[in-house]
This record gives sequence, C-alpha cells and structure tokens, in this order.
Amino acid sequence: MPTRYKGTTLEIAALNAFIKLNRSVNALQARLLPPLQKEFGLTESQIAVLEATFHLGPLPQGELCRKILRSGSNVTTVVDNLERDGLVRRERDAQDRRIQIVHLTDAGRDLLMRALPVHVERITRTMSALEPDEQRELGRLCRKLGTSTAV
Amino acid sequence: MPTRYKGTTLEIAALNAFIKLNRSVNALQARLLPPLQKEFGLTESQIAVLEATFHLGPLPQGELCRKILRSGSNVTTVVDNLERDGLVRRERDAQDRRIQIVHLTDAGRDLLMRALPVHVERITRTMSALEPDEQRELGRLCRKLGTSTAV
DNA sequence: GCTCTACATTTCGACATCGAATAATTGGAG
DNA sequence: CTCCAATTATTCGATGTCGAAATGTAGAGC
Repeated sequence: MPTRYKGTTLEIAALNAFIKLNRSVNALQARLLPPLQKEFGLTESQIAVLEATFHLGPLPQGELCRKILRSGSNVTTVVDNLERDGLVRRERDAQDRRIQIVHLTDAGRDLLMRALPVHVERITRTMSALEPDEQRELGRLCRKLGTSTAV
Repeated sequence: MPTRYKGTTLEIAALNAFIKLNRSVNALQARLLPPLQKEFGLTESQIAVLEATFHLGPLPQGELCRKILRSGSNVTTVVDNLERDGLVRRERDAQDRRIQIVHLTDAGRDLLMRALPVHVERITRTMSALEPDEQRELGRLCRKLGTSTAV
C-alpha cells in the first residue's frame, strides 16, 4: 500500500517509513502468534505475563501493567484467563490488601519452559532476515523513534 | 524491558531488535490513536477503510481485506460499525450477488477530509524524530524484514 | 435443470484492548 | 477517631481481532 496521500515531500517520506514499520510488525506477528496459539494455547499478552512473573518473581498487578505496557483493566482480563487455566495465581498482599500479587504456578512455569525456547527460536529465525549489524541499526532507529518526546 | 532470556548471542541480538521494534510501534500508536478517537471518533481500522475507499473507489469487501491486511470476519465488523455511523454504505454487486461493495458516503468523505490531514501531520511530526535518511533506512530494514519469506 | 464445488460474506465464541465508572482499602488531616 | 483523598483493582460497554462454522450465491459438469 504505497502512500497515495497528496502531501508534502516531508509527509510522503514520513508516511512511507511509518507504513513500512507497521507492516513489518504485522508480518512478524502473523508469523509468530498463530504457532504460539496452536502449540501452547498462549496469546502474546499471556506469554508476556508469564515471562514477567518468571523473570521478576511474583508481581503486583500494577507492576505488571507497567511491564507489559497495557491498561489496568486489560491486565485484569489477561490475568483472569491465566488464572482460570491454572497458570498463575492471585494473592492479596498482606500489608496492603488493595494489591493483588500475581504468582506463577508450577503449571505456568512448566508451560513457559516449553514454550519460550521455541518462541525465541522462531523470533531469532525470523529476525535473521537481517544481518546482525542491520538488527542493531533497526534497534537504534526504533529506540530513537520510540523514546522521542517530540510532540 | 531488556531481554532477560538466557540464550545464545544470536538470540539476544535478535530479541533486542525485536523488542525495540515492537515498542516503537506501541509508542507510535499510543501517541496517534487516542487523538484520532477523541477528535474524530475514528479507530485505526476505520480510518484505514475510509482511506482505502477514498483512494481506490468503491471496493468489494474481499479487496478491503487484502488492502488493510485483516481477516474477512474482522472487515465485516469494522464495516458494520462504519455503516451504522453513516460513513460507508454497502451495495450488493449486480453481477455477483455474493459480493458486497463498500462505498464511501458524503459524510464519510467529509469526515476523512477533516481527519486525514490532521492525522498525517501528526504522523509526520512524530516520525520527524528521525532524520530523512534515517527514515529511509528504517523503511528499508522494515521492508526487508517484513517481506522475507525465511521460515 | 440439478448437483456439486468454490467462493464471499456473515455469524459465533473467544480473547485483547481501552476509558470511564465503581468498589475496596489505605493513610493522612483534623 | 472520623472523614476524605489517593491508590489499586474490577466491572462495564465498546471496538478490534481471529478462526471455524454457517449461509448464500455462482458456475461447471452432467
């Protein structure tokens, strides 16, 4: 979908980069998420929660929000589904009873241990379309773009 | 969220680029979509449909699927909502009555004409965190990554 | 003309996602 | 001690998103 918008040269250039950026992420997700779902029954958000609690230990839901960059109401939903499937467990914080601490269960850990290597391997294989220095450069550009506070 | 995964050097490099790529798109959407919603009541998918029918003329829903890279059932939903809001109109193809052709209404065109320049301007401003040659390089890398058929 | 297959769309059920409103709890001001 | 403001999580209603199943139509072959 090349840009058809009739704008300035500056706009055309920005839109082209923008569109390619979005498309590439689309393409990556199309390649990575269906297998994750079929083989392990996990969605992107779910594996993100499992990973976070695995690497960082039991976490208050609020922390989880910040880690996976999603809204509070969303994290409630995702944790609901994981809890229903027995992959995590909620525990009220003893000091502050407003806080729900999300623990990884043994089943959750087992599933993650099986799913993560496969997933990472697939990511690596897909990203290997770029040379190592290209990956670095892509990372640099994305980081510059994402962290810019330009309004 | 720097990678905590204990993998090979190759995996670490791929994951780092992958994460930064995803985050940058996240950040862009966080900056662009809320204003589009607040000011014009449009979602990303909705403006994509309006744009496609504006630039390409009335389109069969199947075409729309391919243009905006979404599933058929999804396009049905999005077009439902746009039709309810009077921004597009469905017409059965006279030759092949299986086909629904999506037409932009006057209201849809008016809204798009108001929303698109503002949206594009915001994209341009956000993307201007990168120099023109950086935008080109980002585009090139994303294109290479997205179109690679590497399994 | 009938039937079978292919195709376009819709429906359905599930999950993700958000923002706004609500509920529960805490901790501080008086 | 009581009340209020802030914080944490949940609920609610809307949209997007998918895949699988169902529906409706077309067109080919007989």
